[in-house]
Amino acid sequence: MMPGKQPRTRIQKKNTETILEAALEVFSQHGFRGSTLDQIAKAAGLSKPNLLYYFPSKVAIHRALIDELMQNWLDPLRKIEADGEPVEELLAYVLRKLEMAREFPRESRLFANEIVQGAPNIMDKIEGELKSLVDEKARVIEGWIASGALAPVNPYHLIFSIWSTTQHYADFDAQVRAILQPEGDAHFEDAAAYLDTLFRRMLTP
Amino acid sequence: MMPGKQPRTRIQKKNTETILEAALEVFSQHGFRGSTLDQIAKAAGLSKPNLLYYFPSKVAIHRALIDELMQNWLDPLRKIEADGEPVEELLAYVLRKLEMAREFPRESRLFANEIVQGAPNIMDKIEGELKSLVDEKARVIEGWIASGALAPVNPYHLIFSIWSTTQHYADFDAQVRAILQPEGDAHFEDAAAYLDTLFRRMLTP
DNA sequence: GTCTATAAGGTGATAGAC
DNA sequence: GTCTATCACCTTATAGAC
Repeated sequence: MMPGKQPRTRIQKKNTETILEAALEVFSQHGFRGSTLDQIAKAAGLSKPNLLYYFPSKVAIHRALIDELMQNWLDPLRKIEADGEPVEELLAYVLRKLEMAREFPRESRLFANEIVQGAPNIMDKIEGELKSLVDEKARVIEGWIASGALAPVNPYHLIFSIWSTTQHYADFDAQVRAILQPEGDAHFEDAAAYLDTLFRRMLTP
Repeated sequence: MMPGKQPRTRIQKKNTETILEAALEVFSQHGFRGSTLDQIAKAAGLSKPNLLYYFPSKVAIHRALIDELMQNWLDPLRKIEADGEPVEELLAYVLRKLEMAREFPRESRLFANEIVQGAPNIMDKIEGELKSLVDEKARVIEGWIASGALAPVNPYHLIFSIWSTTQHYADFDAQVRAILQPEGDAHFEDAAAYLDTLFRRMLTP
């Protein structure tokens, strides 16, 4: 009777997922304001009122998507282990982020759309969860530097540069492809090699 | 009688500029679809019909803004001199781009909004002007590498990484400030130092 | 659970007075 | 050149039949 929170039947679960998949496609391409329920309904193969049977409002669909995204978005950063080999831990993080940009470009653009516009819906999560995690990992990095296993570097700007260089291949995909012209996804291999070199030279003591 | 192309009087020129300034503020924050003429009119201190006296339509305002932006956007890249000292030329380019992110964050976000959404209005300029310029500078960089003055590096991905790391401080400003908390613009100094080190280590043979 | 019909409000653009 | 008034359309959301 009132789905949206916890779908009961198989059909409800399936439709909820179909809607979120369609909404991801639309929101990531046009932003929140630029997307309409008509577009999402059409992409989901449902009628507009039926859409609103599963979610109470447009903003509820967007919120569900953002919540789901924030769950997974920080995983690669969480995986950095304080007792690993510093340079390799960070290079593995770079590769994981690049892999996410290739596998989940729509999620990356959904996030980018949100931040570029001032993060109106996720500022609490950024100031809370995200900042805490970054602070924690920054201390790990500082520890590595103190031990001499890592070249001295501002940990926050290091993390920013890892985010920006990797997410660039998802968020600015249209520009990247226009400049590299014919190649399909082949440039991801080159990007991986380039970023490995870039950060290896930066981080090796 | 028909401004928008070439304003004749001083008042027309001033109003046109006021409108573009207001439109930059609004479009860069909300994207094209998310912005309304009401918002722009209010920000410009004009009535909506008066706005449409100076520009024939909403899209015309946006186009004027984008055209103006593309004029200046490529300047820092153009300034790279083939007969300069390679590493210093490129590091100066990094600094110029970072300076632009600090001075013109709204322009950067206007551009980012456009690209993230697939560059619907500027794909021709990206495939034309921008690509040509990047190809040209890529050849310059390859020449430097061949001469041994620069470490071997993929010139295209080098340029992408310079764009992404510098523009990040404008486009993802909300996130950067949330994570670095109290500091105002102070982090730009740290960013400049960090990026100088990052690219110096990458590029020095 | 899903549809048609429609309400209610916003939005781009125009007409016409001043 | 600038305003008030207004049109035509689009968009979110709801009501009610089936």
